[in-house]
Amino acid sequence: MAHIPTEVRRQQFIEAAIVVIARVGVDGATTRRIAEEAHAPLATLHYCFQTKENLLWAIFEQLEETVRADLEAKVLDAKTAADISAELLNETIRRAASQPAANRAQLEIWLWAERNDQALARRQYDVYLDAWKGFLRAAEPPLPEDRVETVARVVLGLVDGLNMQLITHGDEELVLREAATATAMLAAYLD
Amino acid sequence: MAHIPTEVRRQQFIEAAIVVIARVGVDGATTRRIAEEAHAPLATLHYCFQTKENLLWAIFEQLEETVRADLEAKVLDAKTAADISAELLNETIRRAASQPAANRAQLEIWLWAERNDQALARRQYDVYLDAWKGFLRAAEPPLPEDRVETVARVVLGLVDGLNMQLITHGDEELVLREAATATAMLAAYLD
Amino acid sequence: MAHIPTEVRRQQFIEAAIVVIARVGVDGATTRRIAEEAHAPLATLHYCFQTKENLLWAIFEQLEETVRADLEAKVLDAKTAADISAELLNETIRRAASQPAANRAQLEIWLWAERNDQALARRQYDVYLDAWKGFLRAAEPPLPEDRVETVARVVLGLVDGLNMQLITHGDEELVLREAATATAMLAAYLD
Amino acid sequence: MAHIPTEVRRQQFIEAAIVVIARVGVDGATTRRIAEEAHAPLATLHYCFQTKENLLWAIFEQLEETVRADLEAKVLDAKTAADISAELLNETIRRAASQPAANRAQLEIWLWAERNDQALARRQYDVYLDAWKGFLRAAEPPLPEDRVETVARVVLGLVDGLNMQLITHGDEELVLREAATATAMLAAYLD
DNA sequence: TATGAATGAGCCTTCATTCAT
DNA sequence: CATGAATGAAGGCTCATTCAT
Repeated sequence: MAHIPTEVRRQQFIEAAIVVIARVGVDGATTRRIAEEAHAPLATLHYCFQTKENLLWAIFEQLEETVRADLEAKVLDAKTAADISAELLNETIRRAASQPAANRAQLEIWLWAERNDQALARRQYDVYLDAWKGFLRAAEPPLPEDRVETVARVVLGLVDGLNMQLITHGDEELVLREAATATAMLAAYLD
Repeated sequence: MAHIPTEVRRQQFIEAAIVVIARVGVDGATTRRIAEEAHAPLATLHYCFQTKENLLWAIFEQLEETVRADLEAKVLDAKTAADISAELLNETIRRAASQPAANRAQLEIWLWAERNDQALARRQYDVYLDAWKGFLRAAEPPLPEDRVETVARVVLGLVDGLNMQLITHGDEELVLREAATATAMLAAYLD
Repeated sequence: MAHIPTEVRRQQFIEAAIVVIARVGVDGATTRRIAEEAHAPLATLHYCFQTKENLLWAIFEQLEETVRADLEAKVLDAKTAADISAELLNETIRRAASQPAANRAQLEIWLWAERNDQALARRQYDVYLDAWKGFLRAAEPPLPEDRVETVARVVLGLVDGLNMQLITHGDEELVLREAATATAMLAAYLD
Repeated sequence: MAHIPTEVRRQQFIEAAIVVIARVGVDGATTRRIAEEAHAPLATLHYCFQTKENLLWAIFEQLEETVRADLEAKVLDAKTAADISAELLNETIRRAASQPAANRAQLEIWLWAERNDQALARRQYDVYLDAWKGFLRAAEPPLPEDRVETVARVVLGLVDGLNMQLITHGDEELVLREAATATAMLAAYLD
């Protein structure tokens, strides 16, 4: 067998697992199926992660990390809070649509995490929320702090809801149109 | 022992299954656990539903039916589209918060259905969407038809997203506050 | 419900069971399937026979009884032992070919009986053997008694073996041709 | 525990299964019982064969293979067709009598196979028939080809029929005596 | 280190049978 | 008498995990 660094192996399993989970859910994603998707022996999966739960948390963290990195790398040209919200909304939907497996897997795993370690699941939610709030605080003219929190939450809720519609219909255009409507609402409200 | 009409028995199993699914998910809800929760022998569950899948679809339909019945029974005093939207948003959140098990189970089952019969899952989504559109069409002054669709979708998305926050935090007050913010957005937009 | 005499009901179940057993074997013939084939409620089957075992023995006896009745009703024109054997051989094959379900069910049930009550299974075998010997004893010129037994056994073995070929191939013509060959052997031997 | 090559393990299960099937039939031979007879955990059986059906076909093939190997290894001293038939008949009966479990299991499995894949069951029958015909063709003086087929079939039928008597009575001597009678018939016929 | 082999626990389902009406 | 309802026992199979090499 070609020697493959463990870290690379882990990554392969994570990616395979995301694909499988998107297809058959967290519980349907048996270690066998994941190993098969990764073209690796079953025992190797346990050699790398010990337990399925470990693998799931690794996926959970990786998905979170990826989104966070994306968010942090983002430089917004937009200035008003409405523009910022609009840009975040649109980009998030586009991102989700371009990576359907990861998108769906994230929902499945979030639900699983919510059942197995509620605190961690909330923490993940807060990571996004905090990033969102950070962007809104950079708005010009500035948004009063007491509105930053609530606007961020509503926008995040909107993202999740539209994402579910994306999962259901897979129709990116339709959802982007709704995002535009939502954006208009935000603009009307924030002005 | 006690002879009970099959229909009653079925209902008992459905209710037990909702509780179990809310706790451990669709796959974690084994027929054994469901039967135990229903204080009934395992074989009786299969006597009533034959397969676990049948039971799940029965739950799926029942949850849909319940929501639909509630919607149809609703008489709105509100007149403007913004008022209507606000009322629907608030009541839906309140409803979800007052029946956390059913609320969560519905999300789990929806995800399961989405994997097992996409068409049916979409149909369910459309049932809600249609009801929503029906309410909006009764608005005074009337909402242009081309906006009914998109507003309904955005509001529905908002409901789903806020519902996820409700599931995550279980904090009804918080979510209702966000619903109020969302309502204000709608009002600003629709005026 | 139309009142049906128990004896008639029993007969319906027996006939249904023969059909089902021929199709799926003794163990595959569940009481449910048999009841369904008989267009009767499952509980009625147990009302008539108490247990599945009882039903099987009833079938066993009925099949034996039918064959015995046929044998007893038979009047042979043939005179020599060879002619008698030939006639018995041919008629038995024809009979088996004309009632494939009963024929096959009899083999299945014989095997089952052989496992569950060897003595009874042997007794059945002896019933046929005795009938066969009776016919051979009527031969003219008479067959020495010490050859009656062995000829009867060989012919009976021949019947069983050819019957298995009939079950395998379902080709009556082919098997009848072999029966003719076997008949020629007997004739050559007995002369 | 002890690491054993899978092929060896498979063989152990096959042998255990033959014993169990001979005792309780194909359907009575549950995977649990077979595993117990093989002194192995149930899961190991499924690790080796995946399904019970696979195991049954493996047994089917193995029994066929064993018989075929025996037949192919056979060197007949006999010269006339009658002698050849006699030798085959006797040896087959002796073989069956010396391995009662395998003999009975083969009948049970043949019946099962006949229900589950008729074509395969027939093929097995033909394997024996062809071997038989091969031997008869080596007879000296040669048997006309048109009689090879029919004689082979009749002898094979005789074998099956006598085998059933062996299963019923377990009396090897008795059956061998009948084989002798049958042999005499063949001799009388073929001369 | 990697991985084929092995397994205890548990899942869904079905069966013959009995109960209650 | 007749039957829908109910069930303990068991069956085939799969799973995450561990063992042995």
